[in-house]
Amino acid sequence: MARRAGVSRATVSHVLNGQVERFLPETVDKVRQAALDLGYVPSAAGRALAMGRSDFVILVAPPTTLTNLQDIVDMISGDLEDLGFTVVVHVSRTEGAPVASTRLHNLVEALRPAGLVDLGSLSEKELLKLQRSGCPVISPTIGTGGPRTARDDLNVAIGRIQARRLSARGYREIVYAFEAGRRDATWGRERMGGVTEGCERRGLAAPESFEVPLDPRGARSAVGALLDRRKPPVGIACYSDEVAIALVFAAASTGLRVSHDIGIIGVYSGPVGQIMSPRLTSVYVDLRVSLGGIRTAIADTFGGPRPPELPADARAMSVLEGDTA
Amino acid sequence: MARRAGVSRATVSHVLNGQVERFLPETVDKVRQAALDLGYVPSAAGRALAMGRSDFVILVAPPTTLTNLQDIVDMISGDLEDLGFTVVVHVSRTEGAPVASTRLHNLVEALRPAGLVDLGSLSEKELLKLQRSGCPVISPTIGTGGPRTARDDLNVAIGRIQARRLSARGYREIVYAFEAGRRDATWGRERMGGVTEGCERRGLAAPESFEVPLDPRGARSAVGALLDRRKPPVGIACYSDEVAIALVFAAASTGLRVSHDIGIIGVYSGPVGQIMSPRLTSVYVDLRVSLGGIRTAIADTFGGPRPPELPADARAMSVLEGDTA
DNA sequence: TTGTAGGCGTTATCAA
DNA sequence: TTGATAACGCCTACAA
Repeated sequence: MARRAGVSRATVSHVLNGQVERFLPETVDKVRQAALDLGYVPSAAGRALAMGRSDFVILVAPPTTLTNLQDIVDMISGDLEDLGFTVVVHVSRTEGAPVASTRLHNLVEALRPAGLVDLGSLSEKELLKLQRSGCPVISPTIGTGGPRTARDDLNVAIGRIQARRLSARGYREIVYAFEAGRRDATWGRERMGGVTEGCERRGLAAPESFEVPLDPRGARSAVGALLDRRKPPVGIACYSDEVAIALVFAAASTGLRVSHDIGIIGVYSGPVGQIMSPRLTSVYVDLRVSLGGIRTAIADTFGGPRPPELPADARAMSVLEGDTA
Repeated sequence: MARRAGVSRATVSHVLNGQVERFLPETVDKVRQAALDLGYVPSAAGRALAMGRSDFVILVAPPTTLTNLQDIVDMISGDLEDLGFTVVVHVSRTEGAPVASTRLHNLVEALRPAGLVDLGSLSEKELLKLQRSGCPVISPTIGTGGPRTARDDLNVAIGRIQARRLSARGYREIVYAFEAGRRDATWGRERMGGVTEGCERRGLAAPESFEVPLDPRGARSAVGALLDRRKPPVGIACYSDEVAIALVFAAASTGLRVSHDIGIIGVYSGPVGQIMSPRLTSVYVDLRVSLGGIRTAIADTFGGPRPPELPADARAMSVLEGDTA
């Protein structure tokens, strides 16, 4: 485009960027008309090149099954798009590997994004490295101003709540259940760490951990093996609702009385645990609240309006009181 | 970067773009080493500007709960990255809205991607519009060469299989269950269409449809309402495993004998249906097979190696034989 | 086998 | 109030 309007390229640039006041209305019209005629869309590439930075924001999705990735993306890209950014999602390939994801680094180098939003799956080291590439990084870790501590880590808190619930329901022996073969699953360590912390605080032994295959037979033998070493009642904090559900039915089919002999608590990951019978006891994480920090950080970083205040009593997470613990 | 290797920028460009043969191995090494040292990644902006097209490929994720989005992205971006492309994911915001997503169009305009891979959530009209933006579009619809027909639509096939199974198990009355409030959920119409087709083929009445809330009370009253109009046995094809599970427990708690009075079949969306008791009957979709078409299309479009041949007997989908239908 | 030069669309700077 | 002009980083003829 450009000289089609009979003006210089610079003028076009100015007009299209809202510097409308400083020009003759006539000129402005000419430019706008020409742009319309030509179906002209400013090139992101050109802009990025000139500015050294693009209008893209990378949203890094954790390599774990996030049933509500949709909602998360919606919420965040809503905020960001209002500010004129375009959100692209990067889903990490490697799970649990502490090693840096080359893919992500390439993406950052290539795209020179205006920013990067991490949902919590990146290590501090990674984040720093990314930051050194020159793009603002927003993450639960950094958003709170300091290094991640047990206090503000959502996943540690999940574990703590599990421990608290189990203990409150009278289980003195607490163990932790991973999904089979995925001890290194995203946030697994943190969650179990939270359980350990919760146990210590109450003078209980640190939880032993074991693995639960997501099939009936495997789950049954996991339960069997567990009860060879422990005797009921025992409380099980689970990595996920899936693991918890596997245990519930495995225990029942073994003749154990769920909630009496064995207490089971999951981490909410969809409605299934709440519609089955027995209803699963689980930890529910409220998206709006738990994403609040990130949204605020976005506002702080990019200068948009702050997200709506949450009611003071809004808790990031709560226990869904079911029949299993 | 550039002269760090003691060569000119052009040389760098050439080497990094694979024009390896024309240079001294020594030079090539020098360049590569320097690139590695510097952690140099060519700027997408510069490249896009010069070429008029970037190296990004947009993967459009459907606005539906895809538990295995990870795996899908892995598989596809694996193919694509081997060819030197970078995959970014776009998750659609609007569900069921036939209206074009302006977000996606912006993204395409801004990124000028090398291509766009649709997983099946875009309408033909959309796809054409996108194509007109000048970027190759790969989608189940287009990949097969023609407009989408009942024959090759995965979701219609899912419905057909549900109908077949229910009919084979002796249910003469078949109904379709949507998730409450989400009749327009992605692929809902197609799946129910498949059921309808399957019914017609067998001389059964077209399925009535109803909605099932994903909570125990709501599901119970949905079942109640259904049985006010129909009398057992009735077979229910469900939009998802979640819906199916809600129905299973609702029916059981109403005193109905699942599989005897009421047959229920879902669509696999995670292991939960298979670890609970009763084990859910469901339609399993094999990622490798069902993504085969797209991967082949990718190879055709971008010239990479074709994906590994699948065993001849590989079926895109199969019935997981559970206890509920 | 290598380097030079021009251009891609935008923005910033500075001159008219 | 406007309009040249020079980057930005990369690619591709073409020249050396």
